[in-house]
Amino acid sequence: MMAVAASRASLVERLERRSESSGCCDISQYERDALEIRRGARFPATLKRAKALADESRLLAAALLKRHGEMCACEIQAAMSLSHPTVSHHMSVLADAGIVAEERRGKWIYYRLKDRIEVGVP
Amino acid sequence: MMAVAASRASLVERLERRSESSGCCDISQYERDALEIRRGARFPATLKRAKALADESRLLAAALLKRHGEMCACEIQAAMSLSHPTVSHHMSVLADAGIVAEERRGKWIYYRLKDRIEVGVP
DNA sequence: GATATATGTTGATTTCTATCGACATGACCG
DNA sequence: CGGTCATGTCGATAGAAATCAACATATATC
Repeated sequence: MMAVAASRASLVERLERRSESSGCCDISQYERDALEIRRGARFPATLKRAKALADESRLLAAALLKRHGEMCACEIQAAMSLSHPTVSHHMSVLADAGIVAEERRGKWIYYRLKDRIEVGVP
Repeated sequence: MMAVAASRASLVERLERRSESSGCCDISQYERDALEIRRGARFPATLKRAKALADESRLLAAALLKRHGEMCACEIQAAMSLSHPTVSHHMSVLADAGIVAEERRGKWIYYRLKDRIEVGVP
Protein backbone atom coordinates (compact mmCIF):
# COMPACT_ATOMS: atom_id res chain seq x y z
CA MET A 1 0.00 0.00 0.00
CA MET A 2 2.80 2.36 0.94
CA ALA A 3 4.80 1.06 -2.00
CA VAL A 4 1.87 1.77 -4.33
CA ALA A 5 1.55 5.32 -3.05
CA ALA A 6 5.29 5.98 -3.40
CA SER A 7 5.25 4.58 -6.93
CA ARG A 8 2.30 6.73 -7.86
CA ALA A 9 3.99 9.81 -6.37
CA SER A 10 7.10 9.26 -8.46
CA LEU A 11 4.90 8.78 -11.52
CA VAL A 12 3.21 12.10 -10.77
CA GLU A 13 6.61 13.81 -10.72
CA ARG A 14 7.55 12.15 -13.97
CA LEU A 15 4.40 13.38 -15.67
CA GLU A 16 5.12 16.88 -14.42
CA ARG A 17 8.62 16.80 -15.81
CA ARG A 18 7.28 15.78 -19.18
CA SER A 19 4.63 18.49 -19.07
CA GLU A 20 7.33 21.12 -19.03
CA SER A 21 8.24 20.18 -22.59
CA SER A 22 4.82 19.31 -24.00
CA GLY A 23 1.17 19.32 -23.02
CA CYS A 24 0.21 16.86 -20.40
CA CYS A 25 -2.64 16.33 -18.02
CA ASP A 26 -3.02 15.38 -14.41
CA ILE A 27 -2.45 11.74 -13.43
CA SER A 28 -6.04 11.33 -12.33
CA GLN A 29 -7.20 12.46 -15.76
CA TYR A 30 -5.34 9.52 -17.29
CA GLU A 31 -6.87 7.22 -14.72
CA ARG A 32 -10.36 8.52 -15.45
CA ASP A 33 -9.71 8.20 -19.17
CA ALA A 34 -8.82 4.53 -18.70
CA LEU A 35 -11.86 3.89 -16.54
CA GLU A 36 -14.10 5.44 -19.18
CA ILE A 37 -12.65 3.25 -21.92
CA ARG A 38 -12.98 0.11 -19.79
CA ARG A 39 -16.59 0.96 -19.00
CA GLY A 40 -17.35 1.72 -22.63
CA ALA A 41 -19.85 -0.35 -24.59
CA ARG A 42 -17.30 -2.02 -26.82
CA PHE A 43 -14.30 -2.68 -24.61
CA PRO A 44 -15.44 -5.79 -22.70
CA ALA A 45 -16.84 -7.52 -25.78
CA THR A 46 -13.74 -6.71 -27.82
CA LEU A 47 -11.48 -8.05 -25.10
CA LYS A 48 -13.53 -11.21 -24.92
CA ARG A 49 -13.34 -11.75 -28.69
CA ALA A 50 -9.59 -11.11 -28.67
CA LYS A 51 -9.09 -13.64 -25.89
CA ALA A 52 -11.21 -16.17 -27.73
CA LEU A 53 -9.15 -15.81 -30.91
CA ALA A 54 -5.81 -15.70 -29.07
CA ASP A 55 -5.41 -19.45 -28.95
CA GLU A 56 -3.92 -21.31 -31.90
CA SER A 57 -6.57 -24.02 -31.92
CA ARG A 58 -9.44 -21.61 -31.65
CA LEU A 59 -8.13 -19.34 -34.39
CA LEU A 60 -7.67 -22.45 -36.50
CA ALA A 61 -11.29 -23.46 -35.86
CA ALA A 62 -12.44 -20.01 -36.92
CA ALA A 63 -10.31 -20.13 -40.06
CA LEU A 64 -11.68 -23.59 -40.92
CA LEU A 65 -15.24 -22.36 -40.47
CA LYS A 66 -14.51 -19.39 -42.69
CA ARG A 67 -13.24 -21.76 -45.36
CA HIS A 68 -15.98 -24.41 -45.13
CA GLY A 69 -18.93 -22.31 -44.01
CA GLU A 70 -20.19 -24.93 -41.59
CA MET A 71 -18.61 -27.85 -39.80
CA CYS A 72 -19.58 -30.54 -37.35
CA ALA A 73 -17.78 -30.82 -33.99
CA CYS A 74 -16.19 -34.12 -35.10
CA GLU A 75 -14.72 -32.46 -38.19
CA ILE A 76 -13.28 -29.61 -36.14
CA GLN A 77 -11.83 -32.17 -33.75
CA ALA A 78 -10.20 -34.00 -36.65
CA ALA A 79 -8.54 -30.82 -37.84
CA MET A 80 -7.46 -29.72 -34.37
CA SER A 81 -6.03 -33.15 -33.46
CA LEU A 82 -7.12 -32.69 -29.84
CA SER A 83 -9.34 -34.63 -27.46
CA HIS A 84 -13.08 -34.16 -27.63
CA PRO A 85 -13.36 -32.45 -24.19
CA THR A 86 -10.76 -29.93 -25.32
CA VAL A 87 -12.62 -29.28 -28.55
CA SER A 88 -15.87 -28.93 -26.61
CA HIS A 89 -14.23 -26.41 -24.29
CA HIS A 90 -12.71 -24.38 -27.12
CA MET A 91 -15.92 -24.22 -29.13
CA SER A 92 -17.73 -23.14 -25.97
CA VAL A 93 -15.26 -20.26 -25.58
CA LEU A 94 -15.86 -19.19 -29.19
CA ALA A 95 -19.64 -19.40 -28.78
CA ASP A 96 -19.53 -17.49 -25.52
CA ALA A 97 -17.53 -14.72 -27.16
CA GLY A 98 -20.12 -14.45 -29.91
CA ILE A 99 -17.78 -15.72 -32.62
CA VAL A 100 -19.58 -18.93 -33.61
CA ALA A 101 -23.18 -20.04 -33.70
CA GLU A 102 -24.02 -23.64 -32.83
CA GLU A 103 -26.86 -25.78 -34.04
CA ARG A 104 -27.69 -29.27 -32.81
CA ARG A 105 -29.02 -31.73 -35.35
CA GLY A 106 -29.79 -34.92 -33.48
CA LYS A 107 -26.58 -36.19 -31.97
CA TRP A 108 -24.47 -33.83 -34.06
CA ILE A 109 -23.45 -30.25 -33.37
CA TYR A 110 -22.75 -27.89 -36.26
CA TYR A 111 -20.86 -24.60 -36.03
CA ARG A 112 -20.86 -21.50 -38.19
CA LEU A 113 -19.04 -18.19 -37.95
CA LYS A 114 -21.18 -15.23 -36.97
CA ASP A 115 -21.05 -11.82 -38.68
CA ARG A 116 -18.88 -8.93 -37.52
CA ILE A 117 -16.42 -10.88 -35.41
CA GLU A 118 -13.27 -8.94 -36.25
CA VAL A 119 -11.34 -7.50 -33.32
CA GLY A 120 -10.66 -3.82 -33.81
CA VAL A 121 -9.36 -1.29 -31.32
CA PRO A 122 -12.34 0.22 -29.53
CA MET B 1 1.09 -43.02 -27.77
CA MET B 2 -1.29 -46.00 -27.80
CA ALA B 3 -3.98 -43.78 -26.27
CA VAL B 4 -3.48 -41.24 -29.06
CA ALA B 5 -3.82 -43.90 -31.74
CA ALA B 6 -6.98 -45.35 -30.13
CA SER B 7 -8.49 -41.88 -29.84
CA ARG B 8 -7.71 -41.13 -33.46
CA ALA B 9 -9.21 -44.48 -34.54
CA SER B 10 -12.47 -43.75 -32.75
CA LEU B 11 -12.52 -40.30 -34.35
CA VAL B 12 -12.08 -41.93 -37.76
CA GLU B 13 -15.14 -44.11 -37.09
CA ARG B 14 -17.10 -41.08 -35.95
CA LEU B 15 -16.32 -39.19 -39.14
CA GLU B 16 -17.41 -42.22 -41.16
CA ARG B 17 -20.71 -42.41 -39.33
CA ARG B 18 -21.37 -38.76 -40.08
CA SER B 19 -20.42 -39.21 -43.72
CA GLU B 20 -23.33 -41.58 -44.19
CA SER B 21 -25.74 -38.69 -43.67
CA SER B 22 -23.76 -35.86 -45.32
CA GLY B 23 -20.56 -35.22 -47.24
CA CYS B 24 -17.42 -35.66 -45.31
CA CYS B 25 -13.77 -36.20 -46.07
CA ASP B 26 -11.05 -38.42 -44.76
CA ILE B 27 -9.48 -37.55 -41.37
CA SER B 28 -6.13 -36.85 -42.92
CA GLN B 29 -7.74 -34.32 -45.27
CA TYR B 30 -8.84 -32.32 -42.20
CA GLU B 31 -5.36 -32.61 -40.73
CA ARG B 32 -3.79 -31.40 -43.98
CA ASP B 33 -6.31 -28.58 -44.17
CA ALA B 34 -5.30 -27.43 -40.69
CA LEU B 35 -1.63 -27.64 -41.49
CA GLU B 36 -2.15 -25.55 -44.62
CA ILE B 37 -3.98 -22.84 -42.67
CA ARG B 38 -1.32 -22.76 -39.94
CA ARG B 39 1.40 -22.47 -42.55
CA GLY B 40 -0.49 -19.74 -44.41
CA ALA B 41 0.92 -16.24 -44.73
CA ARG B 42 -1.60 -14.63 -42.41
CA PHE B 43 -2.21 -17.13 -39.63
CA PRO B 44 0.91 -16.61 -37.47
CA ALA B 45 0.75 -12.82 -37.64
CA THR B 46 -2.98 -12.81 -36.89
CA LEU B 47 -2.50 -15.09 -33.91
CA LYS B 48 0.26 -12.86 -32.62
CA ARG B 49 -1.88 -9.74 -32.94
CA ALA B 50 -4.80 -11.47 -31.22
CA LYS B 51 -2.59 -12.55 -28.34
CA ALA B 52 -1.21 -9.02 -28.02
CA LEU B 53 -4.69 -7.50 -27.80
CA ALA B 54 -6.05 -10.27 -25.53
CA ASP B 55 -4.88 -8.61 -22.34
CA GLU B 56 -6.97 -5.93 -20.65
CA SER B 57 -4.06 -3.54 -20.13
CA ARG B 58 -2.74 -3.90 -23.63
CA LEU B 59 -6.15 -3.43 -25.23
CA LEU B 60 -6.56 -0.38 -23.01
CA ALA B 61 -3.21 1.00 -24.21
CA ALA B 62 -4.28 0.50 -27.81
CA ALA B 63 -7.61 2.22 -27.17
CA LEU B 64 -5.84 5.13 -25.47
CA LEU B 65 -3.50 5.52 -28.42
CA LYS B 66 -6.44 5.45 -30.79
CA ARG B 67 -8.02 8.25 -28.79
CA HIS B 68 -4.94 10.43 -28.28
CA GLY B 69 -2.93 9.62 -31.39
CA GLU B 70 0.38 9.54 -29.59
CA MET B 71 1.38 9.02 -25.98
CA CYS B 72 4.52 8.84 -23.91
CA ALA B 73 5.31 5.71 -21.87
CA CYS B 74 4.75 7.62 -18.63
CA GLU B 75 1.26 8.66 -19.77
CA ILE B 76 0.36 5.08 -20.66
CA GLN B 77 1.69 3.98 -17.29
CA ALA B 78 -0.50 6.54 -15.55
CA ALA B 79 -3.58 5.24 -17.33
CA MET B 80 -2.74 1.60 -16.75
CA SER B 81 -1.94 2.10 -13.06
CA LEU B 82 0.79 -0.55 -13.24
CA SER B 83 4.51 -0.61 -12.51
CA HIS B 84 6.93 0.66 -15.11
CA PRO B 85 8.48 -2.79 -15.84
CA THR B 86 4.99 -4.14 -16.51
CA VAL B 87 4.21 -1.27 -18.84
CA SER B 88 7.54 -1.75 -20.58
CA HIS B 89 6.76 -5.43 -21.05
CA HIS B 90 3.26 -4.79 -22.39
CA MET B 91 4.35 -2.13 -24.85
CA SER B 92 7.09 -4.45 -26.03
CA VAL B 93 4.47 -7.14 -26.74
CA LEU B 94 2.38 -4.65 -28.73
CA ALA B 95 5.41 -3.44 -30.68
CA ASP B 96 6.55 -6.98 -31.39
CA ALA B 97 3.10 -7.85 -32.73
CA GLY B 98 3.24 -4.87 -35.07
CA ILE B 99 0.45 -3.00 -33.32
CA VAL B 100 2.37 0.04 -32.09
CA ALA B 101 5.31 2.02 -33.37
CA GLU B 102 7.77 3.47 -30.86
CA GLU B 103 9.94 6.53 -31.13
CA ARG B 104 12.54 7.65 -28.64
CA ARG B 105 12.96 11.38 -28.08
CA GLY B 106 15.81 11.79 -25.62
CA LYS B 107 14.83 10.06 -22.43
CA TRP B 108 11.19 9.75 -23.47
CA ILE B 109 9.53 7.01 -25.51
CA TYR B 110 6.45 7.83 -27.60
CA TYR B 111 4.01 5.30 -28.98
CA ARG B 112 1.56 5.41 -31.87
CA LEU B 113 -0.86 2.87 -33.32
CA LYS B 114 0.16 1.41 -36.67
CA ASP B 115 -2.24 0.97 -39.61
CA ARG B 116 -4.18 -2.22 -40.32
CA ILE B 117 -3.96 -3.82 -36.89
CA GLU B 118 -7.46 -5.32 -36.74
CA VAL B 119 -7.66 -9.04 -36.08
CA GLY B 120 -9.84 -10.78 -38.64
CA VAL B 121 -10.23 -14.47 -39.29
CA PRO B 122 -7.63 -15.54 -41.84
C1' DG C 1 -36.11 -50.00 -21.65
C1' DA C 2 -31.34 -51.15 -22.89
C1' DT C 3 -27.53 -50.04 -25.54
C1' DA C 4 -24.58 -47.22 -28.45
C1' DT C 5 -23.00 -42.80 -29.69
C1' DA C 6 -22.01 -37.55 -29.59
C1' DT C 7 -20.80 -34.16 -26.82
C1' DG C 8 -20.91 -31.48 -22.16
C1' DT C 9 -18.79 -31.14 -17.43
C1' DT C 10 -15.48 -31.90 -13.73
C1' DG C 11 -11.17 -31.90 -11.57
C1' DA C 12 -6.25 -32.57 -11.64
C1' DT C 13 -2.07 -31.37 -13.89
C1' DT C 14 0.87 -28.83 -16.76
C1' DT C 15 1.95 -24.83 -19.25
C1' DC C 16 1.70 -20.05 -20.05
C1' DT C 17 1.68 -15.27 -18.80
C1' DA C 18 0.97 -10.96 -15.90
C1' DT C 19 3.23 -8.65 -12.24
C1' DC C 20 6.83 -6.36 -9.66
C1' DG C 21 11.38 -5.64 -6.96
C1' DA C 22 15.94 -5.35 -8.14
C1' DC C 23 19.29 -4.43 -11.29
C1' DA C 24 21.02 -2.62 -15.88
C1' DT C 25 21.43 0.62 -19.65
C1' DG C 26 21.06 4.90 -22.03
C1' DA C 27 20.03 10.00 -22.18
C1' DC C 28 20.55 14.45 -20.10
C1' DC C 29 22.55 18.12 -17.33
C1' DG C 30 25.71 20.67 -14.35
C1' DC D 1 32.72 12.91 -15.09
C1' DG D 2 29.12 12.11 -11.65
C1' DG D 3 24.49 12.27 -10.56
C1' DT D 4 19.69 12.04 -11.92
C1' DC D 5 16.07 10.26 -14.55
C1' DA D 6 13.44 7.19 -18.09
C1' DT D 7 12.94 2.91 -19.43
C1' DG D 8 14.78 -2.03 -20.54
C1' DT D 9 15.87 -6.67 -18.55
C1' DC D 10 15.92 -10.38 -15.21
C1' DG D 11 14.09 -13.68 -12.13
C1' DA D 12 10.71 -15.16 -8.83
C1' DT D 13 5.91 -15.61 -7.81
C1' DA D 14 1.04 -15.89 -8.40
C1' DG D 15 -2.71 -16.43 -11.26
C1' DA D 16 -4.87 -17.84 -15.68
C1' DA D 17 -5.73 -21.10 -19.09
C1' DA D 18 -4.92 -25.41 -22.16
C1' DT D 19 -5.22 -30.28 -21.82
C1' DC D 20 -7.20 -34.82 -20.98
C1' DA D 21 -9.20 -39.04 -18.27
C1' DA D 22 -13.27 -39.98 -16.14
C1' DC D 23 -17.84 -39.18 -15.56
C1' DA D 24 -22.46 -37.17 -16.97
C1' DT D 25 -26.12 -36.00 -20.09
C1' DA D 26 -28.68 -36.00 -24.36
C1' DT D 27 -30.00 -38.29 -28.74
C1' DA D 28 -30.91 -42.31 -31.69
C1' DT D 29 -31.96 -47.09 -32.51
C1' DC D 30 -33.67 -51.64 -31.68
